This record gives sequence, C-alpha cells and structure tokens, in this order.
Amino acid sequence: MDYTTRPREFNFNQKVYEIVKKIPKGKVTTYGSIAKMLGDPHLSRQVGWVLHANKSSEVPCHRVVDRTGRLAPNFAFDGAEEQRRRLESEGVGFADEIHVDLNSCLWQE
DNA sequence: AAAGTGACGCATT
DNA sequence: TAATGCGCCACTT
Repeated sequence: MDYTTRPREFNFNQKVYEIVKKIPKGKVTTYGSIAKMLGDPHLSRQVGWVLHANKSSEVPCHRVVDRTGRLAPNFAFDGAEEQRRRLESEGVGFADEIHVDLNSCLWQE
C-alpha cells in the first residue's frame, strides 16, 4: 500500500475488512450499510471496490449484497450460484434466485 | 493528463 | 413502476 498517495484508502480498506469479518454466520449486510458504519454513506461504491480487490480471502465477502438484497455479480467467486449456495447453507433465506431475504437476515451493528 | 469504468445508492423524471 | 442521472472515489486506458 502506498501511504503517501493513498493514506485514506488504506484506512478505509482496513475498516471494511474488519466490519465484513464481523458479520455473523447466517446474516448479510449491504455495501451502503458498511459505508454508513464508516461514517460516509456515499462510499458504498468504494466498499464494493475494496471487496472486489480482495475477493476470495479471509473475508466472507459472500455475506455482502447490495441494498435490494441482490447478490453481487456473476464475476465474483465461481458465479452467483456459488454465492447463493454458500449463503443458503449458512441459513440465509432467499426471496428469489438472486435476492436474499434482507427482512430477516440483514445484519447491523 | 483526461476520460471512461465500476461488487452502489438515492433523487428525479 | 421503470428508466435515467448524478455523486462518490480509486482504477485503467
């Protein structure tokens, strides 16, 4: 990481990771929620960027969806199907093929 | 260096 | 109700 030119970004990334790691099993959260927890509701896009940059890692990014509950892109993991499968096995309910049931599974501090 | 792009979200048309 | 536009910020070309 380049602290000189991107000090803010570095800190932001760390925070995002910390939050995502805290998501309990069987729950999901949204990019917007994470951004809000960080203090700036408008950083939702960056949250997505951070997760994409890290994708498959120690961070359970499959528990992060957009504000409608829609699963992220087919580009992540092995495809949206894989993500849905993982979420379902954790007990996350689905409204339809690509939308989680935020009503009962949305996690918030 | 400038413009285009994107794991988003909200307001407006 | 659906479609479009704009803000936000880092990345890529």
